[in-house]
Amino acid sequence: MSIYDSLNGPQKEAVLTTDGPVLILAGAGSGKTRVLTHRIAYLIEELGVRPFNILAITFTNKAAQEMRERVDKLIPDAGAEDVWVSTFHSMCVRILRRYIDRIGYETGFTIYDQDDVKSIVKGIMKRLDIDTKLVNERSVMKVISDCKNDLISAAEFEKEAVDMKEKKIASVYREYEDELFKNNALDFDDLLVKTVELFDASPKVLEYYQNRFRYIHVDEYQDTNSVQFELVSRLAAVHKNLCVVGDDDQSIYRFRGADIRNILSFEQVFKGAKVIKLEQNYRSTQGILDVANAVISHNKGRKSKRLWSDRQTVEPVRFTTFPDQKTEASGVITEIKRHVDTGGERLGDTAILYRTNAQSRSFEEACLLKNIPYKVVGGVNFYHRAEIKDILGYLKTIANGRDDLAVRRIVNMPKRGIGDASVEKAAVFAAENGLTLYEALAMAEEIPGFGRSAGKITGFINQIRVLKAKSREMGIADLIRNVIDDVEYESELLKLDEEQAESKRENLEELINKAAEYDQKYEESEMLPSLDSFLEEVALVADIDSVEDSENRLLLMTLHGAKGLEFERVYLCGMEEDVFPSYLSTVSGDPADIEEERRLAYVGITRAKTYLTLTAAQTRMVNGETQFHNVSRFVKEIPDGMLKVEGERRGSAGSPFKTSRTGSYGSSGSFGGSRPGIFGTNPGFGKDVSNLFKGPAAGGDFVIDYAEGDRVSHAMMGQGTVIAMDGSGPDCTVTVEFDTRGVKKMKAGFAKLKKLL
DNA sequence: CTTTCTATGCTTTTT
DNA sequence: GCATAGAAAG
Repeated sequence: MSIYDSLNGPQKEAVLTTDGPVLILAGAGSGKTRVLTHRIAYLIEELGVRPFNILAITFTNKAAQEMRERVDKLIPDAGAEDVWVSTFHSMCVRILRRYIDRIGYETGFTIYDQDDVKSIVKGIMKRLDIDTKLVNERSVMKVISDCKNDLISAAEFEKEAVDMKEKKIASVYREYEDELFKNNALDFDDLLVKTVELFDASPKVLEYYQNRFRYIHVDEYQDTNSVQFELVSRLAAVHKNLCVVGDDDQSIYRFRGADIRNILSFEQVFKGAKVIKLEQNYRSTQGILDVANAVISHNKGRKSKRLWSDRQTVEPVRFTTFPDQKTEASGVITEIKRHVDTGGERLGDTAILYRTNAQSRSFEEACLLKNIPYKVVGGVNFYHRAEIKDILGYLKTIANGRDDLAVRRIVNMPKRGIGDASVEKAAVFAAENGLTLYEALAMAEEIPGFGRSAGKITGFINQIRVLKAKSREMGIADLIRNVIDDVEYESELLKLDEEQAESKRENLEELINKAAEYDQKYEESEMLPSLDSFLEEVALVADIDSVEDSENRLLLMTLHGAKGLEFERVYLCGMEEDVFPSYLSTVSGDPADIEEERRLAYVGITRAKTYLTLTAAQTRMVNGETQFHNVSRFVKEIPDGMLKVEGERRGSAGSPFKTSRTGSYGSSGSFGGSRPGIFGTNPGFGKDVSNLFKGPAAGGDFVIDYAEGDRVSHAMMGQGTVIAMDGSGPDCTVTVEFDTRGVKKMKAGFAKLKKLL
């Protein structure tokens, strides 16, 4: 009896096919993690491959850790801890820390997070005098990030820039690259880009890793982007033992540059690739899978597959409507409480999933009201919270004063009377003399022109020096306590209202706990833990990484956060048009956006093992105004017999939710139709609907000012040329050949095309 | 230099 | 509805 006997046919084949490129199309819940762990075990145990010759790339640190543990359990004492299991990002950091000097950076580079990037971009736009009302920094950041994910350099982008706006963005991009290089800093995308650059610049380094990683595994392959593809192709070029696992139906990171073509064209790119499909689902009941299949079948261009399960349906999938988001939340929480109190269910086996983080709030409030312990995953990442970043800023400055952004952040936090003017003066001096900001501040006494600030700056520098000395004789947890005490951080908290201050104190306490855990790892070796490596670890953690299975709390998270997880009982909430699918995806006019939303729905549905409930609210507060929503098209795509509809009956006289079908979403025939309990598809009821109604008739002042052959621009798709127009008015079907996204057809009323002169 | 007031714009989704 | 940014006042 071997450990491989428990695998089904295709799973076994996937484990045993070790040489050459392999694509494992693994449907949701089909045991892909099992396959990967068994495959790695097989390589080590049966084929005698040395563990450090194996690479496995996962999507999150949590998944990496779990995989390592599971392999170790399968084959104890086989050295499984030497297998490289990590995310793309941490793998790249590891490589770059060793070799980035080959491309001109120092190996002690700092990693900038989104906030850092934002303040850099902001500074540059101010310097270049670019009006942020014309181009906001968020969209500039997006363009830069998109470029990097497609390996488009600043110079290349500049060459391609056509209009004023793009030229301006190009100049920001160029400045941005210069500044990061000058600061010896990399942003998140750079971690991947620079690794590719390194490989191209230094064949020796590439060769080393090619030889080292004889067997390469990539999980969640459907969500890889171009850089990641380039990275993987280079690494696998010699041994060609590349095993990728993914599911095109679960690709949900297109907005981040993920290219579904990576998985769809794998067989063409890697010649002779073996394709193995895993279609038996071991997670969900057949009833849940039927619903998942029904929804996802509305997407085009997918690899054909149909998940099945031999788990019998315990309870049909339910759909419940509520008057508003508050009753939705309390209704769901009450029901969960009942299942725990009288049904003997574990709270930790239930999850509430929603489209946007903002939706967590009403559920949190309901939990507090009913005394349900919960954990919100995501939202503002723990390490991105202001108070945490403040303390980390101190730690970075203590570790080395090289990170100017960190110094800027803390120099007047808490308030020390060192204002922007003084900091700018020091920054100019630093730039002129090739110093870091910290070094310049340390010389404040010798630089004329600081006036009264000089003494305050010296006070700050001395505080850092004292802490620096302390850092050499205590662990990180103690150091953090000292930072908080010495700089009197508490004085900042006292300015806030008690509730906020308390939550910040709790966060700081949690940071100390995390540091203490880290300290403990070093205790056995009787070494002081390195501040640098602590900061490094902290820079790359995702929120999901910190979820402990043992905690037994109700989990609240976005659909994106739920990827790769499973729960006995799942509530998929906010199933409303313009919430899910999101407003932006419905107005963009790009059908691919809706398809991505639908895949997200598929991911959500397939998280449930036994019980699944979909809920919707008829009205919801969005941006401070009450909006009326129709039931999500994804609910309507589920055939009548598969769904148990609950909640208030609509359609009674006087109700604004009369069942009335207007087919406002185009090809009306495909939408489920009216059935009791589902409010109609007519968007034109109640107040505040004017801004919800995106249909062609909105406003009545619709004008098309472009014609065939004209250059136009689209909010999401960029620029293109109109190649055909069919019909007139808002219903006119416009065919546009976009410069970067190919030919698309869209309704003029939806597309909001702008004519370019 | 800091605090307070007012305007604005904003929400997808995240390693 | 809230958080943030910038202006105005202290």
